[in-house]
Amino acid sequence: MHDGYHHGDLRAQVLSTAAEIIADTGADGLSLRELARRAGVSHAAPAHHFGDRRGLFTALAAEGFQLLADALAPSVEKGEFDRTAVAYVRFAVTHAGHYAIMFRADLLDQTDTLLGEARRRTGRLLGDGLASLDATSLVINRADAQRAAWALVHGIATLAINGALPGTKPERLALVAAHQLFPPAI
Amino acid sequence: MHDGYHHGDLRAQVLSTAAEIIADTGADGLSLRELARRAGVSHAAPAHHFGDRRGLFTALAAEGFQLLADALAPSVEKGEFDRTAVAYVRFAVTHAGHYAIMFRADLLDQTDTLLGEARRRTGRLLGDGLASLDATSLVINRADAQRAAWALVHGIATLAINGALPGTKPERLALVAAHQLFPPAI
DNA sequence: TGTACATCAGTGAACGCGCGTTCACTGATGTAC
DNA sequence: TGTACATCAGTGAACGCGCGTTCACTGATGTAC
Repeated sequence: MHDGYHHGDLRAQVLSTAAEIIADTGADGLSLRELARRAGVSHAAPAHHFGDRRGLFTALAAEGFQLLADALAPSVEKGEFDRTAVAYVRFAVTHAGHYAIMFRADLLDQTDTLLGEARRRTGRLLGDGLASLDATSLVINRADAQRAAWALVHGIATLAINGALPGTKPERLALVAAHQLFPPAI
Repeated sequence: MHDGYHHGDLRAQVLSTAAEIIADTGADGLSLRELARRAGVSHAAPAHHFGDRRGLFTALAAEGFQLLADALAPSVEKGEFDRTAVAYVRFAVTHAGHYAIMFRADLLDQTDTLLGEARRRTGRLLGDGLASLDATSLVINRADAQRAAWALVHGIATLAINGALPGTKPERLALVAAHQLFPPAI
């Protein structure tokens, strides 16, 4: 594959390097030239795979939604909300680069079909996970409960990524916070 | 004050314009030249007040922490956690520009005394607000409950700012979510 | 009341830099015949 | 088995742009005497 001229798997490497850079310096700190430099390739090479900056972000976000859906699926199928919360936070923390751009509408090509499909798959799983909640634990209506649940895991993830929760394992916090928000029926 | 040469209150105007731009385009989208352009002043003028980019962000963050503390104080004094949650989210949503940089350690001068003081004042208020929670409503330990509460309001605020909660008033969601997380004693 | 002078707040030209994108090109591979 | 040729994936030079910062300057104000 790798012959000194052709890279072999530049597309995959560019994606993973981009995720690293974004996790380190934020989406706005990513430059295509820096990316090419780290991949050991001329600065114009990535354009062959992604077109432009937006195309790169879109491909990365699509990959992110697929990975997130994969991470959520097992616990959602079992109807274990607390473990879904943990899986969500774990994904965000371990894929901070992906997570940072997945909800950045301004950076993504909204017409991309791969992105759309991956996003819908994730949305379906999150909906199913929340639908399995025991109604007796709800003090508020279901729609608000779903929004609150998402805000809680999103908040834990972003605070953890920003280093605002020192000395706390975000996954453990996700577990206990899920229990506080939706106490399991006794 | 304003004589055509001297601006009069450039410092205050630069701060409020910066908050606007950041709310629109994010902290990384802010350029000092754009800022000066909007203030109708030469691009080198702001440097007289803030030194450099970091100095500007630091001043803005200090102002943000003061405003946040002012917003939290009344309900904290009354020990009304749910209203503190509402006040927090209201501040973040209405001061999205400030909020976007207040926890961005990479952009701020950590040695600035004004910033330090304002931040400590806010921290004290948040601590007091959470300390007033009824222990009987807690399924988990107090430290985790505090982190969960912060994550919840932070999550609601950031999702709302990013337009991820269409058709939902973030302040109302903060109120009901606070009730779900910490059910008031009956 | 006048004047010298320090200080503050703004101007505008200049600098060097890294960026995204475009473009003609070249090297390697796969396929048709 | 060979050869022509299309296609894919990379190179490297060039472009124009906006940026942050520096610098010598100038206009307005406040203060000492």
